[in-house]
Amino acid sequence: MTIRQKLSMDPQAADVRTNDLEDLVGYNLKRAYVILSADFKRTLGEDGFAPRVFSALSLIVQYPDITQSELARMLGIERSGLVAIVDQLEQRGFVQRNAVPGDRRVQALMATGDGCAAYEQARASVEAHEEKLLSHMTPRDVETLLGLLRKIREIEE
Amino acid sequence: MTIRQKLSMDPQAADVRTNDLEDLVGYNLKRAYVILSADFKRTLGEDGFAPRVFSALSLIVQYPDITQSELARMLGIERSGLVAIVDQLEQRGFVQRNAVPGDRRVQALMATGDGCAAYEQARASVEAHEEKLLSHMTPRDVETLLGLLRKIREIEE
DNA sequence: GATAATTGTTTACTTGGTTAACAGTCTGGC
DNA sequence: GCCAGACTGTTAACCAAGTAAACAATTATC
Repeated sequence: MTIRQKLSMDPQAADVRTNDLEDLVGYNLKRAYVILSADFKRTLGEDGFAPRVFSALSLIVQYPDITQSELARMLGIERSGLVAIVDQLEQRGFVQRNAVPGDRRVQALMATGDGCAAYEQARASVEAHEEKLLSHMTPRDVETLLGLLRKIREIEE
Repeated sequence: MTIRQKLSMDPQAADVRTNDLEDLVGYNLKRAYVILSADFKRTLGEDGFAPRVFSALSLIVQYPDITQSELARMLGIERSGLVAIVDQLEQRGFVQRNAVPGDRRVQALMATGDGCAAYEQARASVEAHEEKLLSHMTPRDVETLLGLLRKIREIEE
């Protein structure tokens, strides 16, 4: 078998989906996430929110006066990593840091009116992006997928 | 409602799984992937392969003489990003770059005997890590999940 | 033969995280 | 009341994993 014949086991061919990696959940999660994430960024555009910023704003809107520690825990990231995100949202006028009576270490995060409006708009865009991107799947499939992903996430608790 | 009463809508409470983010596929994919990835790294340990290196070795073993461009395409990454990965595998004696007769630009990647052995060991570890991590899910659930993730990945083609 | 495309590499850069350390603050046990 | 330990948000440094651009060499196409 020459080198050219070996390459005729063309890794780009249709049954490329039979290698070991195709049976690994982690690998497939990563590849699927890359697709969703790239389209998210494309949809929201340059001036829009990065996924992690959108997530943070989402929770700040839904949990008024959430603290940074709580938010970091909910998002599954380190507190230090949240600083730049909150700075960004604060600088854009979407979030304010408020002192908390009774505990001078803590700041409560509150979305501004502009922040809520921006969030609603972004949320609609994000939902539309997912709906369109996944339109080749049935709503039932999407629900099943979410359920299974949540099942994985039970490990977090 | 005081600030303390607001915070009694405890974001850490059991029904935290009802916010907007919980219905987004992208967000859940990311969170699930972080879990799988962290456990992968824990399982293979410091001297083991990072997920992306494991993935590359996997395909090199299964597609002997694959070129770097083909490999990059299959993994969904840029050619330049693959150089460091292949360098690492080559340096550890797991992979060799071979000239291809007839096309002097191309190098065919071939796993060495050591590389194949290391891969088989790692593959077994990876499979065991997933089996254990996902043991709270039925095999059918895992199969369904893989199917749905593959459905998402159809977008890639 | 000229031009466009491809290959693998190098370099610079970006993004999204983690870690460690810190000052300030709070908590709980003695 | 005191104090050690824990917590808060921040800063700076670092890391991993990727992308983009440029390039020399090579191949493909007209």
